[in-house]
Amino acid sequence: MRLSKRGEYGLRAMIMLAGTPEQDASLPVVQIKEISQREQISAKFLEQILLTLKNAGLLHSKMGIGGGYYLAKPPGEITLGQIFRTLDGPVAPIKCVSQMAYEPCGCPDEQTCGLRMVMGDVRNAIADILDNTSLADVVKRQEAVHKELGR
Amino acid sequence: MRLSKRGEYGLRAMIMLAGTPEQDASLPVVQIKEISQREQISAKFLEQILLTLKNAGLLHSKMGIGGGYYLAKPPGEITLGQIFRTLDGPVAPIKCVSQMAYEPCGCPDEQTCGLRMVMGDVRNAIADILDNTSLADVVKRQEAVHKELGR
DNA sequence: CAAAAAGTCTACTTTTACAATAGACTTTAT
DNA sequence: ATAAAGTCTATTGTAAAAGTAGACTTTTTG
Repeated sequence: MRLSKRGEYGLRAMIMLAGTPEQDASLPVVQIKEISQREQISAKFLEQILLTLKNAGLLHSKMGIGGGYYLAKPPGEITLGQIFRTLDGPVAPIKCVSQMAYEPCGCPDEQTCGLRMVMGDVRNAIADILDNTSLADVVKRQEAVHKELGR
Repeated sequence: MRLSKRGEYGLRAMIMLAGTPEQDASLPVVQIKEISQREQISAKFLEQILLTLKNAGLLHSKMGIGGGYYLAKPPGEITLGQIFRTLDGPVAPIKCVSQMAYEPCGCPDEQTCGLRMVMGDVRNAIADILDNTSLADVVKRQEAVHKELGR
């Protein structure tokens, strides 16, 4: 039940972008290199990840000098579920309960398969969290902890 | 976020054992071969899985003619969480929120890491389901569906 | 006691998915 | 024109998962 490194790095990068304040009233454009340094991620690997996210429409980018990445939408409109699915695929622990990519698993009778019922619950519980948490929610929560710690 | 085949097969086998009625007032001892046929699982692979479950104290076995496997405890006292962890390891999607096998992940500051907070929630949601669902619960639910379908 | 029917144990092989690296290419600002 | 950024695709390395093999032990029963 593991989040892949791609997923981990991508989510961290997106959260970082969401938490980066706008510079002098313009978009907060951040370079791969900076993200990779701040988050301790191989720049080359991160490159791929951000590209995937861009092609999925979650990031925009600007080429050339002064370029970099920025969120395609306000942080409140990007959910962790979107990011996760883009990088790691379906949330479901087993294909036969996947909304995105259903496939029968090998059980004798799907309709009465107890494992399937439970894994359906698990899928829903995970999707509930991921699809109802936006980048803005995450940043808010981080800021709350910062305040609590008096920083 | 995938359940492995080991996990899937092991859980299915345990559910099957829990749902097998006792024969003439004695324990329902079932052979590997029968489980593998009923559940469509390679007998050799299943062998390993059941052995692991046995060594974890969740199954007992009887060697020789008329032998086989049976649950080490009543179905109400075995949770899916125990089975899952035995076969697939920690429930947590990321090591830094694991109760079983904590390890720092690479984020700059764990205490204020937004991803960690959310993944902690995910871990808890999954563990909540798996640790509070016993084999007896699963069997009950299967029977309810059977009744619903009029079989 | 011998043979057959079960589980036990460990090692090996194959396959697949993940993680990471490399390098040539495109776009944009100055 | 050049340098600084992102783009794209191919390749490699590695580890975990899935599956296979085979020799061994225990138990029953004829």
